[in-house]
Amino acid sequence: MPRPAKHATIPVAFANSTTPVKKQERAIQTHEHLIMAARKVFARDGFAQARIEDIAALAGKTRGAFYTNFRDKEDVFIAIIEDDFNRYKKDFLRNLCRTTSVEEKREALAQHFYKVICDEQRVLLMLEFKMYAIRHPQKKKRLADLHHAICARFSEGEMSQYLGEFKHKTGIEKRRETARVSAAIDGLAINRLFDPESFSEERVMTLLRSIAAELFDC
Amino acid sequence: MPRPAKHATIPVAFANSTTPVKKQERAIQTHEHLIMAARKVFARDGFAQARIEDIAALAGKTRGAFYTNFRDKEDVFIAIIEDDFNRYKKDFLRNLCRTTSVEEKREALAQHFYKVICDEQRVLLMLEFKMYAIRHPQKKKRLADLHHAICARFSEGEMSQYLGEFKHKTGIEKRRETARVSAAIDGLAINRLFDPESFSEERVMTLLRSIAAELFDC
Amino acid sequence: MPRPAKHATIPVAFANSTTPVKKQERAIQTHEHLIMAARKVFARDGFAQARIEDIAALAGKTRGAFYTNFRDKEDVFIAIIEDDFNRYKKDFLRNLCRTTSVEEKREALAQHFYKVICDEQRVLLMLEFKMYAIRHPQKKKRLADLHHAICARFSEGEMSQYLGEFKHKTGIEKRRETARVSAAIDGLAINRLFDPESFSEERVMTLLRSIAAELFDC
Amino acid sequence: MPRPAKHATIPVAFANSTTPVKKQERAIQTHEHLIMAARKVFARDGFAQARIEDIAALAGKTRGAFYTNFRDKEDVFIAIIEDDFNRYKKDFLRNLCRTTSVEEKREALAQHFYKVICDEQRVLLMLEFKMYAIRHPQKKKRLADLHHAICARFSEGEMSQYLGEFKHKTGIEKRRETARVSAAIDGLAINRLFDPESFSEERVMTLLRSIAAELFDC
DNA sequence: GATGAATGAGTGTTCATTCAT
DNA sequence: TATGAATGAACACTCATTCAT
Repeated sequence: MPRPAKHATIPVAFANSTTPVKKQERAIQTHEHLIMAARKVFARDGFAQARIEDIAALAGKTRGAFYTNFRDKEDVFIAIIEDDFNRYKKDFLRNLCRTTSVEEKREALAQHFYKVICDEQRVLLMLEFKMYAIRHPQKKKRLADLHHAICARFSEGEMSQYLGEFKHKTGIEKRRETARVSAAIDGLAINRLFDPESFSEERVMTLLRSIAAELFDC
Repeated sequence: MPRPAKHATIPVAFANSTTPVKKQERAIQTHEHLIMAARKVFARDGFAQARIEDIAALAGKTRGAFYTNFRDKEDVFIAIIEDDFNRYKKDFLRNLCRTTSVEEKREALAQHFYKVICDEQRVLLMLEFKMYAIRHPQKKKRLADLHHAICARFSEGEMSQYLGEFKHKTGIEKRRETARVSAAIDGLAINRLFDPESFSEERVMTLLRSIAAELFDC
Repeated sequence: MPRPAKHATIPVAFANSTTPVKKQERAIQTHEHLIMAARKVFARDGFAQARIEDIAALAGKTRGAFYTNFRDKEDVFIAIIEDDFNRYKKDFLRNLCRTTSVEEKREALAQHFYKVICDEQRVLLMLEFKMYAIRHPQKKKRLADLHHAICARFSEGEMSQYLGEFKHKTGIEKRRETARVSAAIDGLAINRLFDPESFSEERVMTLLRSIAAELFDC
Repeated sequence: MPRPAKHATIPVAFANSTTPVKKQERAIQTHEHLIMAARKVFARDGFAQARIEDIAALAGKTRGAFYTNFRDKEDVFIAIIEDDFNRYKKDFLRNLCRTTSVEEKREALAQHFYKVICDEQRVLLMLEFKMYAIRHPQKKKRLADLHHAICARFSEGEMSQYLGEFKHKTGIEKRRETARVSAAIDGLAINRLFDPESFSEERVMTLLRSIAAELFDC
């Protein structure tokens, strides 16, 4: 016995809103706290094992607050990945925008990758997301869009601008390289968690530099 | 997955059995069918989402048969990964044992990796396992042992024998290289499923050859 | 995150069944107890307010037993109405089959209706069902079939045989009369519960006799 | 429906109101819109399934407005039935007050009943109410009063005045006849919704005329 | 008076696991 | 060894109701 369905909405202040600001602010905070809590819980337990109650409790709220902010479990999950991806883009741009020479860019990129790899939550969430996407093909437009955005991040959009000679490649080449980098990063990230002893910081940086290098060379 | 627990047993024929051979055979078959079914279901749904009933049904049995053969969900899961790892070793040895030159070895290794990457079930199961191991550190000896065996597969044991010059490296170097190869393979495998268009057979083989090459060069 | 769906099955003994009889018997008993409990609870609380837990508890079982026997709440509900309708038919046939004269038939019919009206559970369940059917048009074949069977009970099927001169009417006339009788019975039944003081046994019987009479006169 | 509880209040203008008339008007409008919406939703979904949110939304308001106007779900529900009953009385009086002969009265009454039966919302609400009253005996004075008023509508109060010879009957006879008419009307109303094909306008009018006739004959 | 974020109890349903047969 | 009825804990999600603004 189901029911229609509302849409999860991020509370936004409107100029002509009759509701005072205080309330809005608290609502936004709640939303953020829930997202943060969800990140932690999803990373820790995996999507399927994560409990809404744990998420709510970690945010200092009740289950009801969760459902005021999100349609369902999948809704937050995707919201988190979208969030992460946006953060990824910002980080990337911040790290790369001031570089000029190829050497600088390569080093900045390697550093960027290193930070990505060392963010255990981000790593686990991204893998969880990829497994999820693989197992739920074209489930929904939102999922598909995010899927595409991740695959195309270096071929389309702003990030491409900062990759130096890379930008002269054809679209198909860029996408291929993006995928290769993804593969290298994901593999490193998960195996570093699986077998930490085999991945010293130095070794990881070496590998990342060579991965970054290939983005400019060919 | 709480509750006391018996021990998972592989059906064995008893002397006083009325129809010894038949019974044993059927029991072994049931066991195998269940393992095969479990592989499929775990790969398809993930560990947490997999239902015992689906596994049993896919094997043409009922839940009861499952619990006759395995202690619990985790038990089959690890059994499957152990199985897969054994199969991996066999495949590896079969593929490498007849090679002599470094070139041959490199090519054989690349081919071996290619087969590994293309076995979608194996890929998903191995990732599932690594995520599981990361999330359940030292949960049990059996898990830890398997964890170690996988990390050390090229440094200890038979496989090391067939890797040519690689075998002259120090233990720590071998383990590092093993981890690097794992990372490369895992990353390729999952991203190939996530974004198939970006990984043509040719491209994957190229990448695998260079991965294999590094095992011998340095 | 839903799931396929099993079908509620009434346990049936098969000749070649390997399962001993004892178990089957208990299963059938459980099923019956659940149905009986569900009747009581649905009649008492209404479909929407009825709790699966109450039904299970009243049958001396747990919720799990309920879901072993029925797909969901609606499943039992319809099963009960089907049951009731079958019982109605049996009662009707038992009450009418030995009558010969029109007077006998009329009296037997009035007595039959009286019993129907006085079965408070049956009354509340039938009203609940009609409201449900009205609110969920063509929801499912099973519901529609039952709906039709109830509307056509005197026009098609065995019952028509025992209604004397009534059987010479055209199909459309029979259906109309069936509907008129339903209306009279339902109205009497619910208002007798709503305002018991206004419906003495005598008065109800008088009304029922005149309702029954009209089935033969025109 | 637990919790302490305030009293449902019909919005009234206060002397010190800044924009007295407007505010009062809007408040009254809101109240009416909510009642109308509630009628629709209760009729559509039934009392138990009706959602406050749906009611509020249908009235173009939010849940808060609902609770400003009504104590709880049951409060609106009874308010609606009271409303309906008052409307019923008005309709009845309007339809009957100008009649003089018994024939006129009979025809007017049949017409009145016909309108009642054809108001699907009214029909479903009244049945819902009767089921509710049956299931919650003496729950509260308000419910009991309404219950009684409905049962006694032709025996006590204004309506009795217009029923010609009927008014000479004893109180107990009047109440009995009222109940009989209720039964006939309710039964017709619900079964017409359940099996519309069997109740043409003509047929329904014929039945209603004979029901009305009996109110005067005996 | 109205908003809507938040509460928290409630409940349908699922599913790993047990156990009598 | 295998069955499948039954258990019972777990959980996602709903919704009446409250309350600060």
